Amino acid sequence: MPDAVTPDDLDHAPMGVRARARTQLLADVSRIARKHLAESGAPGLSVRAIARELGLASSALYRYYPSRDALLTQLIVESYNELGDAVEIAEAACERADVAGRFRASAHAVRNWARSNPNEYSLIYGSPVPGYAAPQHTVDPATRVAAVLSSILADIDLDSLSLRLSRNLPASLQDQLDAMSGPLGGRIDQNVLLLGVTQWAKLFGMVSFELFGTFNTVFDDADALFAASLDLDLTALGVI
Amino acid sequence: MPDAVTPDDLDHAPMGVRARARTQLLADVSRIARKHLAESGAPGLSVRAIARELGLASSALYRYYPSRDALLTQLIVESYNELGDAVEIAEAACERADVAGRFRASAHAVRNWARSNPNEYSLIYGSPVPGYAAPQHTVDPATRVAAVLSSILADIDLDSLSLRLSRNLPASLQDQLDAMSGPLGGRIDQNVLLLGVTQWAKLFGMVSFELFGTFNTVFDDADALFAASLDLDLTALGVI
DNA sequence: GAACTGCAAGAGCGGTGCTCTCTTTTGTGA
DNA sequence: TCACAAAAGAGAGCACCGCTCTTGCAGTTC
Repeated sequence: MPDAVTPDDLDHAPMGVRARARTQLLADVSRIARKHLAESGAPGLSVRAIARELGLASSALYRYYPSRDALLTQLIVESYNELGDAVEIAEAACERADVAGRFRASAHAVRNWARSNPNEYSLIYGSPVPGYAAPQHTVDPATRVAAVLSSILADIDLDSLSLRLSRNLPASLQDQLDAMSGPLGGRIDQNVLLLGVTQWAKLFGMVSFELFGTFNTVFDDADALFAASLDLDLTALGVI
Repeated sequence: MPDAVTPDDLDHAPMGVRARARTQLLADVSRIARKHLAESGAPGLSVRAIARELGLASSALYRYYPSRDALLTQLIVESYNELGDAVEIAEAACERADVAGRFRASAHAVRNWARSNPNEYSLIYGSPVPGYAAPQHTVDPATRVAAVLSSILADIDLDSLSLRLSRNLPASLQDQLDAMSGPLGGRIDQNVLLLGVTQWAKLFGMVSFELFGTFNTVFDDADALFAASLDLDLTALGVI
């Protein structure tokens, strides 16, 4: 069964037998690890089981990955990137002027990806593994969804908001919002960004409640609830 | 070191030596398990480690708990109940007429409990354990927070809402909302309940983002953000 | 061709959940 | 009072885990 690394990829670079074998094995490990993650979840991911499936001694895998955590890190990065891809593609398919459509498409992309990849979603948005500290290079992939949402918020005027705080924001919060808005595609009004951040948390709260079972027996089919939640968000933003 | 089960408790019932010892040991196991959970998280909870701390053979503990999962179940129930207690107490301390205050108190109780007991929070609101199915008797404790929030929503009039959907809700969603509203302290208007449910998910989304690290480096101090989020909720509900 | 490096295997360490058997302790009914 | 049953603890053992270390072989490079 062919997979991620095609013969084509392997032929291109002028690699020796050894380098080619290494590339192939890394790809195989990654593929099998993803399969196990999808089937058994992160706690069930076992270096020994992967080695077994590859017909290798478990110790051999430590030539490729320094630890199980390193394997987990790779899966985390891949998951963030898959979700990021899904959201970016869904949002990019919308008319630029259709702010509500872009928002809906992004949110549904998150939910759909999470429902299709529950264990991957759990890995990146569920309980943190107690001893595990996410390496620096997981940060960028992790921000992709927030970046898409921010780019949508950037197209919303303060005037359109139908939900806004009457009082001024505390200075500390203003600073945090400004620091956040800078890097993420241009300045965004603080009130818009505040509303957007809380809606961002709400989006993942809704998905987590649905996936982790909190909605069980109450909202067994969360489609309508999710859609209504988005409508509320868009109403608050004043774009529908 | 005395603990959960006091001598008083043990003296009351007319129990033989054996029954008293059993009660005491169950209490000890529970206490040590909670300690390990708080220190190492759910994945670090080990039957053998508990037995070691008690000076028992690990096999002996299986006279008291059929499996590690059963131990975990007890911790889950206790965690739900602790959180339920915290929220109920905080809410009960407010003036009945002060709907906004009751909402804020409940939400802050959730967040404060979660920050004080991150591993317990992760256990009940984080990734579900792949093979684990929550027994029936975990359901009631799990609904206590939602029950408190519902009791607050029940005191809010449809007229006061400043955020409402323009279109009618789909029939399927109306049915689900009605089914939910019935058992939870009296009928609640569907629009109020819908808004409340999404705010419920948002509350836990905010707390999870803060605790699980998604807000890291962006909102290192989430106090102001959380307060502002609640203000937005209360504004939408029209109670401030 | 020699030297060096990368790689695989196997044994082993300490840990896990859980089961089974054996022995001791305790409670109880005749 | 004493025998018997129930309960409890200990220990060995099974299959698994992450990870390390040593040994030997196979490519790579000079």
